[in-house]
Amino acid sequence: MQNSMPPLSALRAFEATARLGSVTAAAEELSVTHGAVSRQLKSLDEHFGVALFSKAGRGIVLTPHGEKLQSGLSEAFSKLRDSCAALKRDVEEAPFTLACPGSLLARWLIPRLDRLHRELPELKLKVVVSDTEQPGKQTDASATLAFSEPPWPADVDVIELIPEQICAVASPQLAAQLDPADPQTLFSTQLLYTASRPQAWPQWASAQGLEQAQLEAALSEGQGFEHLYYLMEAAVAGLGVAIAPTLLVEDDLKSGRLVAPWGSIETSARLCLWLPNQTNNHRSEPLAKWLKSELKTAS
Amino acid sequence: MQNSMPPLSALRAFEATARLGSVTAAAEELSVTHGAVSRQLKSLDEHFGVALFSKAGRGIVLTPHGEKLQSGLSEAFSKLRDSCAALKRDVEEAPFTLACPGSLLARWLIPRLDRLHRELPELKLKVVVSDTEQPGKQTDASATLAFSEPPWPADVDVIELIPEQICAVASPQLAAQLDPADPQTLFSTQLLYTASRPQAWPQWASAQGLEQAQLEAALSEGQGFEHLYYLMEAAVAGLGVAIAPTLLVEDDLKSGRLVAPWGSIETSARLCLWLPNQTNNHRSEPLAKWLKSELKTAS
DNA sequence: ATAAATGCGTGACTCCAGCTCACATATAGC
DNA sequence: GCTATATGTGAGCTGGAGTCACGCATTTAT
Repeated sequence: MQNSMPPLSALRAFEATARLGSVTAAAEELSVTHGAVSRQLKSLDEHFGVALFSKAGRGIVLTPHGEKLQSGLSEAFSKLRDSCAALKRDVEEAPFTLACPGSLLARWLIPRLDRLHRELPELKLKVVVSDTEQPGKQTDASATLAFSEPPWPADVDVIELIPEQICAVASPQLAAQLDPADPQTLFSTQLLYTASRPQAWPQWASAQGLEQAQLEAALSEGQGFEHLYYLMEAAVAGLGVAIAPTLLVEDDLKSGRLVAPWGSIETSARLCLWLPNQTNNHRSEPLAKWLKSELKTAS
Repeated sequence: MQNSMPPLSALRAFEATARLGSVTAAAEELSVTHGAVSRQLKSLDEHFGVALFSKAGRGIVLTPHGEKLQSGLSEAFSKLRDSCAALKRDVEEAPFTLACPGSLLARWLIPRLDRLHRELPELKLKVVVSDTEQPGKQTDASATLAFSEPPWPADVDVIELIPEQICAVASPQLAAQLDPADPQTLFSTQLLYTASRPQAWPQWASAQGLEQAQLEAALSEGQGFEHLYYLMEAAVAGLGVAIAPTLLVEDDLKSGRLVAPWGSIETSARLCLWLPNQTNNHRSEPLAKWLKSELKTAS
């Protein structure tokens, strides 16, 4: 039974040729040369031990045997195509769920969400707040957007978007008391930070050439917040100098609610798109591309 | 539409795996290793951008998407298999028509036809008298059995079975007047021959070292017959010495109706099986094999 | 008639999809 | 614990399937 099945590619070539009535046309449909199709047809003839086409003028026509085969195959192949198309449609019409930390969601993604929807409508994007520290483990999300540091686990796809930059920000009033040329003046204020990024201040300080001991002393008198939202409000209120990803405070810097006296520094972390399963790449690729271009124009 | 079709072999691997519920079992059915199937499944996952199987214990189960695809594919593939099987059955159940010259048919094939039918029943052999001089041109025959000389046209398959042998035969009474050691004594009798093989006597005479001029003189006084049947009857009746393929007079030699005083000589012709179309080889191959073995045991 | 265009078949060559092999990993049963 | 079963995967090899170029047959245009 099984050994009686000819190569499937030959059957496909036959079906296309029979349907179109031309080797050349079938070759075009299958994106190969007519020679390739011709060989496939010959191999089918040999497999079945009977001619399926005969020459007619400069073209070909089906023999009775060929017609019989065609009538069955065309049905089978159209069912095959339908099944694949149906699955593909199902997959593509399902919403693409992007998980994202609340701070990134609120301060960067949501302002761009409308344009994203308009420019990639076929994604049917839904966004959710990521509920775990491990970006790859979010099983109900198609992808996760997050800042994270290499190395990444081998069993997930991680697309690097841009390096993370962080900056120290303060209200304009407070900044007026600080020296843009001397980061040291920072220590005259209270240090503000989020609990989720304890390494931010040390990284910044080390990049600015500040003493580690002095920083630690200042940090112990500093103030931590649960969420970036509160941190920003505290900074705006002039409670002290906050450390935050530059990407998330750009709007505040532009509007003048906050200033960053000493500029930004780059960290070893990256803004990444995590793809938990190795699959649905063609849906995530346009998203990754969009994110990259969006991040490029913004900077 | 077309570019959305995944590789057919991957679909077949998926269908088998889904049907059997096991990669290993599918691999066995497809006569490949489980690794090969595993890769095909992975490529399908990537094509559709969705997992079609998920791990369950040490085996696998279909995901909802996988089940959906399977339900369509199993139908399509069974239709495909049915179509191919139906065609194959049609071809194999059609009678195999063997064309053959009347003399060969009557004096060699027919006596063996009963055994041939019994030993190759699936051939459903029919025999017809060939109606053309060109063995390959018999369009209504699946194959033609005939003596013929190389070279053969390039567009037909010709299977050589055995070299042709010819011999000069006479009735025992007439042969008593001839000298087995001296072919020359032949010329004391009338030469008998068939119109279809004018070159037989010259070939035989040349092999026996007889003079060409003497032969031609004798031939001009000889007697030609339309068919081998009449030639044989003339020889049996003692009208003269006939020249004929050894294969076709073996029974007469064995029974003593005729004798061949000077033995047989080999000619450049061959008993051949002509296959007009390059197809149905698997049906003609057993026949060719049978013919060869039959010819070997007979000699 | 002659020339050009169209369509199919095929020899020679190339290349990569798909296979095997071997090993890794994970689960089930003892 | 150990063993058997089942799937995943890196490395490497091979033959099937493709391309190219040409030949042949037929149709259409000049």
